Amino acid sequence: MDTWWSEMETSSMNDHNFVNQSETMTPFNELPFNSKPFSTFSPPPPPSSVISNYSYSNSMPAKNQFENLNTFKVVKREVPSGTTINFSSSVNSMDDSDFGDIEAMRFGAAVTTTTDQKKSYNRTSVQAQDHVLAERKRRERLTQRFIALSTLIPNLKKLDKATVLGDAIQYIKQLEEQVKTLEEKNKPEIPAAKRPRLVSSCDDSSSSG
Amino acid sequence: MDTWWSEMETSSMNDHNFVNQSETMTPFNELPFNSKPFSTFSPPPPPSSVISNYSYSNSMPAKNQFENLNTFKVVKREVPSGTTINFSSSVNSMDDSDFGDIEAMRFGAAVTTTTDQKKSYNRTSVQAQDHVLAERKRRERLTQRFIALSTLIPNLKKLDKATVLGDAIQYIKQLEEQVKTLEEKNKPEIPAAKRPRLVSSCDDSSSSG
DNA sequence: CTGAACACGTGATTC
DNA sequence: TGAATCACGTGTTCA
Repeated sequence: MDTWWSEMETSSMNDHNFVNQSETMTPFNELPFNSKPFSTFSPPPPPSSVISNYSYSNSMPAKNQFENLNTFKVVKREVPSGTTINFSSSVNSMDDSDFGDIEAMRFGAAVTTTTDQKKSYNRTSVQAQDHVLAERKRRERLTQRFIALSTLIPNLKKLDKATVLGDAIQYIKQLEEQVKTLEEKNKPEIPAAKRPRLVSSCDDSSSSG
Repeated sequence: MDTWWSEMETSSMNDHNFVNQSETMTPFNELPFNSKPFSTFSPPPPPSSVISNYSYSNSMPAKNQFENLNTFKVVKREVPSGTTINFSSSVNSMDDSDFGDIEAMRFGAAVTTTTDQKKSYNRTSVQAQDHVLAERKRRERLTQRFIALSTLIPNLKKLDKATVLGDAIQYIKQLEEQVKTLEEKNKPEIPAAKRPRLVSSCDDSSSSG
């Protein structure tokens, strides 16, 4: 039982089959995720049927608590009814004129933020959408690791990412010290010159009176 | 020597004094951060002297490797020479008309993304800037924790955040197993219910020998 | 209302 | 080249 996410790693971006890999993890019901932030556990977000072809498995049953704290923001404005914009975007940075850009992008046009001379690279529609998708997947993987890490830490108070990280650091240090102490206690026969030296908390001070 | 970031935690958002707290950490020269991503270590970014009053300690000496992989993006377009916009923004979502909004925001006006009916809350300039600042600080704290965590993990190959997280998980599991094995080997007589709990550093176990 | 935290889309960079 | 990663600013929610 090692690297529980290996199956996710091995399966590349074929499908969204990484959704049901949470079975190998500890059930989230026993997670201590109910204190502060990312624990909202709102019902699966109806992704705004206006556009909503998010390429995101439309019936995703809220994989974990992290999933929808701030559910993904789909453009909610009045599209010309049949536009079927295949492109997600944040609510801002979208003007009515931008839709022209996006529609142009869908045909392979390059996007240059409506102007020129400020950027030195272009990106087509498919590339942009793939970029969004890849980034979303990366974000998700990261969040998953955060959850898995938080399950290992005892006495976890807050569920911040920073706290999870910090407590993991402390826990690792504590475990290392514990291992060191136990190993020293386990082998008292080695004459302290072969010892790998590290910390000398309580190993000697009782030799040869 | 515990929780090396405590001094950062205690010092609230008074100043940007959290910059020079990296002394308490292990020197980054010995960090294994030189393989893939966030290790660029580009020279301290000249933040585009056009605007550049980023409220960010203008002479920041590149605190760590994470700091400037993608150095913060300041608006680089031709401002009307004397605008001194006190507001950072991503390169996109900024049109020439948006500058009017920002200038209005500096006087306490509300920003509604140039239009209406799509957002239900407003935000003044100070609030927006404070939001940006707070988020940046949070991001920085998180990155710092990532660095600190990565220093604890042995044989760390990639320096991804996901890899750091995943290897931390594996390492914690390994350490826990190690502790368990050592404890069993050490004292097979105590039925594991008398064990006090976590670390039992070295207080006794040598008396009446 | 304010501060803290999260997810999101996006530009940039690296290999 | 294309895929992966990162930091950034932003919208949003909650205590």
